[in-house]
Amino acid sequence: MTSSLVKSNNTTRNKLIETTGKLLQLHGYSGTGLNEIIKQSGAPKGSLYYHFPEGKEQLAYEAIERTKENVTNFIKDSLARYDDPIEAIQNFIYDSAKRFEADSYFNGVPIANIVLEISKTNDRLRELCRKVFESWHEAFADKLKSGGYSDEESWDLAMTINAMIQGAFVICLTRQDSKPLLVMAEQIPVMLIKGK
Amino acid sequence: MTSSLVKSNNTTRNKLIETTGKLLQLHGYSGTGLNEIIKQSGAPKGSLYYHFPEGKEQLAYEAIERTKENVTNFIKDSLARYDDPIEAIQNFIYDSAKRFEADSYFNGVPIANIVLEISKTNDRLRELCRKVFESWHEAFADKLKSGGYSDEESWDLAMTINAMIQGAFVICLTRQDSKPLLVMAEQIPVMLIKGK
DNA sequence: GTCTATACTATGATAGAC
DNA sequence: GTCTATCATAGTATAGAC
Repeated sequence: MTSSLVKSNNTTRNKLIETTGKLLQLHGYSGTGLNEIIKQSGAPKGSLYYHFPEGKEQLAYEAIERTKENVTNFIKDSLARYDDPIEAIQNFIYDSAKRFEADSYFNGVPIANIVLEISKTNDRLRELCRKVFESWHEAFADKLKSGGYSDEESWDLAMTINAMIQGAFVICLTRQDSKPLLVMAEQIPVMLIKGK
Repeated sequence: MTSSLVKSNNTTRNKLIETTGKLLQLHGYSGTGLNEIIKQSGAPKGSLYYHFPEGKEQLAYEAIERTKENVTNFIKDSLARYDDPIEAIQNFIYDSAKRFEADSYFNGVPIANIVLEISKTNDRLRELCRKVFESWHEAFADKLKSGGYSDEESWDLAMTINAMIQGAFVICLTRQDSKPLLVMAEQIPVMLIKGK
């Protein structure tokens, strides 16, 4: 819908979207105030409703779209580093664990934190979050297919992996360590062995 | 800390805790207002700060404690219905999927919705949520141990199952169907086969 | 594109009567 | 134990000047 990839880098609009994404990930939808977005983005105070006439919901919508692109690309790039799906996915989880420990960007779970809160009250955002999960799911499924798994196997296994990782992130955040992700990584070979 | 099991059934205090638990599950911490809690609980308007002098945080704290008891008991009861851990856990997930489809009580993911939002801003509540996950984890681990899995295997597998189920719930809520849980259930035997 | 000022509503919380 | 009235603050959103 928006041409965010064309020419909007480093603009006020762009900073607002990025800041909103980070704050949503940290504090959820209700917990993220427009005042705080303006403060932390350093954006001019008067420009928010100029760039986002529909207000908070539009801002959140575009922030979620941005997160979708970023995370999907991160997954695809990481998976591309190994031919074997088992190695690739295992390595992706180790990468994620490393990021969780080191990078404050990964403090907070991206989409889950939003969708859990708004799933019953905002269908437009919920539907967008559904597409985000679908996009991640597809990235895992494609990798599995390329490794020789059938379409159906790939769909089921990718769904499982997606759920495992997200659940692990929730528990990591709660415990404040990356152990759950490391445990998941070790389960991957058990799950992905062919010819049960 | 509180003697909620002794004599507080059907009192105003009790209704406030129950309503708060449901609303937290639906709308998160920031999204749940004290006014709405009072309205939906039908509790007398003036009694909130009498029963909960520390306000919203205390109310949330006790609601989380209540959820911990309820869900842990639900898990244990369900797992007790089959001797074999594989059957028991698989059946538990099918039960959860059925509840998800039918019972509005399971609309919303209990603890995850809170902890994702407050993990960086409220250590007291975060720590309590950690104990809740630990309690669920323990229920699964005990079942696995009773089926002959080693302590270490049981710990890892229970962690994985706990994460899978929670991730699946997040995706179920987003998609508004129980398919992800059904997929998880079918993965359980693959994961739990001994002698990899 | 950005500014200030402001409207309106909701929030969590407290005080004092009953 | 519960009531009403009220507080200060923060929330989203709008209008009009520049």
